[in-house]
Amino acid sequence: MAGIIPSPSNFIENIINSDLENNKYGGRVHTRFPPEPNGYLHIGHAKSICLNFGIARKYNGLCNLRFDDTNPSKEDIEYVESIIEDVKWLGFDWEDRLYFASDYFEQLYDYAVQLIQKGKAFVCDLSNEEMREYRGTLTEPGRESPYRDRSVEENLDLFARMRAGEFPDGFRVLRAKIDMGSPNMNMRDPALYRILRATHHRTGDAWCIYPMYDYAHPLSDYLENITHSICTLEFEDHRPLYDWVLETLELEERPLQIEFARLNLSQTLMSKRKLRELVEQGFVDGWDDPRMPTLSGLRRRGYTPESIRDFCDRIGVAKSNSVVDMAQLEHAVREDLNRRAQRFMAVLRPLKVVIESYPQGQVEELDAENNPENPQAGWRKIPFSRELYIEQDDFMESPPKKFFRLSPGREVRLKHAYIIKCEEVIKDDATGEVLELRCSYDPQTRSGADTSGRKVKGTLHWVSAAHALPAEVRLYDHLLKESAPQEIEEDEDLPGRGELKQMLNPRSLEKLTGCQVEAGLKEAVPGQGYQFLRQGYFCLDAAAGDQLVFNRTVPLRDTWAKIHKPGRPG
RNA sequence: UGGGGCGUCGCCAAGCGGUAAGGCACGGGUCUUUGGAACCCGCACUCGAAGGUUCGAAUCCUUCCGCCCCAGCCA
Repeated sequence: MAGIIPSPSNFIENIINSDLENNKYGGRVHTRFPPEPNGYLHIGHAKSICLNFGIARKYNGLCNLRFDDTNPSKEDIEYVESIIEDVKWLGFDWEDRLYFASDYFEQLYDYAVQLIQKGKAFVCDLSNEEMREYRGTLTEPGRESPYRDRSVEENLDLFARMRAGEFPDGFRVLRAKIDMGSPNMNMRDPALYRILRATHHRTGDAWCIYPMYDYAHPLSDYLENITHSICTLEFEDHRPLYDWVLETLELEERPLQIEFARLNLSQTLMSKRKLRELVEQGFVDGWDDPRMPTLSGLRRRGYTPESIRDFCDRIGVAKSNSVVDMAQLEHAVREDLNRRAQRFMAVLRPLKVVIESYPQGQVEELDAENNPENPQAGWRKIPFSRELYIEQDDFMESPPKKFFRLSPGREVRLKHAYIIKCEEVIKDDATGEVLELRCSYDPQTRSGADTSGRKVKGTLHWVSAAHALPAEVRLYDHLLKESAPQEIEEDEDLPGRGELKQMLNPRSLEKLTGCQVEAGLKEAVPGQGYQFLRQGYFCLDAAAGDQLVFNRTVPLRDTWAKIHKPGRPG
């Protein structure tokens, strides 16, 4: 038996450990991630990807990427491509094991013939509606199809003619012969093959009959020598059928299906259907809108693969339905980006500051640390001059208690620069709006060369007016309002247009256009995370072309905002 | 009211008969030229409820309660 048995950390690994101890698969561990190419991958899929590939890695096994492409009417090559890109981006490698269920159509057909020969499958002429009636209900058993006792020869002939295209779509199906009285609806002679004329993205028009998931999946797993076939909870009822297919065909070393609870995240949606609705109704810009929980959306938002993997590790794997707090995901990116993101200064809502005691026309190059968490990141030069911009929020004319920032007569440190004092406030006479601040600076207080020994409570970020670059910054917030009932997530009943709309957070996107950012950001590249000092992590929007547009990945934790909640006095 | 699952801190989640891990969130503190980060402290006498078995139960048994899934020729 190969390898060490790692300490168990979830019920799936417990099962694998026990299989390993019993030498059940000769010490092999082989999993697969089996997406249907009918939509874009989201963070919920990431949980499954990390689980399957993670187990393979941990146990020195293998994990395949297999497309479950048995329904050509819903699937498309576009999705295949995006899924491949996303799994790669997440950091996983299936080597040469990229498979498609459609690769097995011929073998699947042969197995179906065997089932018929064993008297375990039959061609049924019941219509869709009739089949539903015959199926019975949750509390009443079903009735056997009048076609159930056709001879093997007749079934063989009919099935061959189904394949040959002799019958119209939906005219007949191949059914398993199991038990119409089973309390498990899935065992009431389920359909194995249906007639469907749709051009398949891989097999074209070679087939007009397509296998059902319940039939194709166990056999695909078997053909790939999968040992542990991990899927979500709703398939628990299907396991007896999964086993029936393999047992009835007398296949040995059968894979074991294990079910876990899919991921739900607070303040967002996870169903492909609802996400599609958001895209199609124009509530978001597309599948990769940075507010979407899709992997492409998270990528554009600035989430790193490392942070998503870490998140998936932290949330664990179990069988109880649960809703993970979005704060958990946000924590994971912050932790990753804090270590790696280069710091820059960027003023989102500029307020002009003139340092009156600073010489006209003088420009000083100051030293700024690129990342205090990583000395290797080095230092850079930033220009300081007489006219600067600071954040509007960093000045208050009548400050509340514990406001450590600038206000008339008060002093603050400008990060990497000097301590300044607010001498005068220039306002618009008509509106009272603060237009500009007149300040003085203390030359003795230059960062790294402070001989004044003075201490101030606040440190502000700033940017030199003449040197800064204009930019657009997009601030994102949760897709759904705090109050949104996440529970109705998977409800198949289409909520009225208004209902979905009501759940949306109207402030999920705020575009700031007059921002002034540090000149070094001109070199920003897509896919790289940056910290804008005191504000959060941002990344260049790759879709914005030549414009300098930054997406906020996640804000920094903000204790001031917490104690100064709106609606609370000072 | 048939079948299959699940119920451990506000949110995740370990625990597998020997006396409740960890993370997030939250609260307090230290430090700080990011109100960031880091660090320290606090945060379930109790495991859906009630009985029972046992020297001993979140873990075993019984009953009850709550929630999720299943009646596609979707996956």
